[in-house]
Amino acid sequence: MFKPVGRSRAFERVVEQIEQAIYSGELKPGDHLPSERILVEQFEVGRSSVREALRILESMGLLITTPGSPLGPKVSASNQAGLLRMMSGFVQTQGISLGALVQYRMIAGSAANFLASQLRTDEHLEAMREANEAMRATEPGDEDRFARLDVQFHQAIADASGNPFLTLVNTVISDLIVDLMMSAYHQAETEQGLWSSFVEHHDALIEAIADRDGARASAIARQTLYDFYRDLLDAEEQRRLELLLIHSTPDTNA
Amino acid sequence: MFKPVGRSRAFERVVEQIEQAIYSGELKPGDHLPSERILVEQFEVGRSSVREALRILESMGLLITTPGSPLGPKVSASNQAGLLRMMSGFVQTQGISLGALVQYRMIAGSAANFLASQLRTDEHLEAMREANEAMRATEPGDEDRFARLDVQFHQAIADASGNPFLTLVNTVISDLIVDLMMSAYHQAETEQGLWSSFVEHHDALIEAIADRDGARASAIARQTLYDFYRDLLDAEEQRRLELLLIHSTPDTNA
DNA sequence: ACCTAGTTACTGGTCAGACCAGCGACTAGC
DNA sequence: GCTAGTCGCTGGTCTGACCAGTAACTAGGT
Repeated sequence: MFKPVGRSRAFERVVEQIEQAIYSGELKPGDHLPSERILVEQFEVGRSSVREALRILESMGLLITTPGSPLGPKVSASNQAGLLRMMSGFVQTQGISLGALVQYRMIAGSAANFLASQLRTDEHLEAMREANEAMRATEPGDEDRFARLDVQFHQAIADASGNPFLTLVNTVISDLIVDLMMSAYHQAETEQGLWSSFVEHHDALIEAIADRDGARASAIARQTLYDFYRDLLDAEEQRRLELLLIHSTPDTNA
Repeated sequence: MFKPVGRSRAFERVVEQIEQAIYSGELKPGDHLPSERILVEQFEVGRSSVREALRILESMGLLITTPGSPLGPKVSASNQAGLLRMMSGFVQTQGISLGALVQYRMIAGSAANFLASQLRTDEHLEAMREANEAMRATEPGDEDRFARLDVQFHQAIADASGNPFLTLVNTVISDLIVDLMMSAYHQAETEQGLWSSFVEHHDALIEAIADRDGARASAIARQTLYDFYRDLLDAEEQRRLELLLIHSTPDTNA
């Protein structure tokens, strides 16, 4: 009949109000909150409560605090970093394997490619081509630039897919994978042959998307990921990825 | 050459150490941290720093603090709640639509069903049947029980899929969707006809999984979700979902 | 008039100390 | 042996203080 009312702590009520102000759009990214001491007056709580609230919001990626600045805490544009951090924690505590993550990325990536192939405009296509050409022209050794352009390329596809949530998850997952195998990835990245293979895969993908060939576009995502990671996985995990290679490619079944 | 060293704050170093202890398994779920005052001595920082650190870890779902208890903060078993909260924030700030979420769920759900159909054991199958039969036997009005069993059913499928990450994301997404349309969902849940339609869909799904018919299992997920949500979406969003209905169902193409 | 250098009033980060309410174990009284 | 009160802890909160920065303002020199 009655629900338990559960003691609420002062800082929780502060978090709630600020959170609400951000989610409702009352506070937009780039805006600044008043300084801690002023918030103390407005909320009528002690400074420690305000600070604990700000720490929580900061750890969620909603705020950025810069010591010394007279502007106060800034509302962040994106809380992706916080999300990544929590996901990363989850992956570690739950002992989620690289294989599971790669498998997941095959699923989400192929869906993104499929949707992109169906919903793309010429502008999207142009953005993909542009990023890929820039990658091709990147001089050896400039890993930073290459990686940045790669992100840009995948961002273009994500945009074309029309599903921002898919974009988000794909970004987070690929970061997670990098986290999980930092060293191996770094070694690979410096290899020259890999760069051109990246660019070539992108070429094929762009072509499939240009042709609005959804089956081919999604198959490329799965196959590329499989080829790239298979050597890092044991036989059982490989088998699980292979299940997805056959799956959902109508025309290869013909 | 040199990387910027970036000022670190006391509470951040505290968070880092405790986080590490948890991720490394040194602290297992259910364990208790020393009390705040003792942590103050061990870390050699002020109590506010320790408290801010604990607040962050708590908001990440890694700790649970219970006032008054002489045991100290408890290490939590699962931080799913924190994850859900952050995702929920993301969905709201980015203005992600219901259509995008449903589309995503169609993707992830169909993949889960497909994998489950390929990797299931008889035990998995039995767990699904058991949950579904219990749902069928639930007396009208007991929404709580029905909802709980539904979760259990989907959990069984998730287990069979063999991908814990897929499980996690599916859970979070379905919670997100519920969040986003609390009222509409609640109305629907009370309707009697819907209950039996749930059970029937599950019947069909179990059958497909039992037959190891991946295409049918994944198609059921997409079709069910589409049927359930289509009326809540506008024409453009519906069209985007329909793209997925055709996609990746080899045998319906025959 | 302009530019530079120092001052100043803020910011967040940290600490110490105090008080409260609540939980749990121990203890004195029935 | 059981109950009821006490006591020592817990986390939650507030206050007041100090520090190291930042940035704007101001006084000096040109």
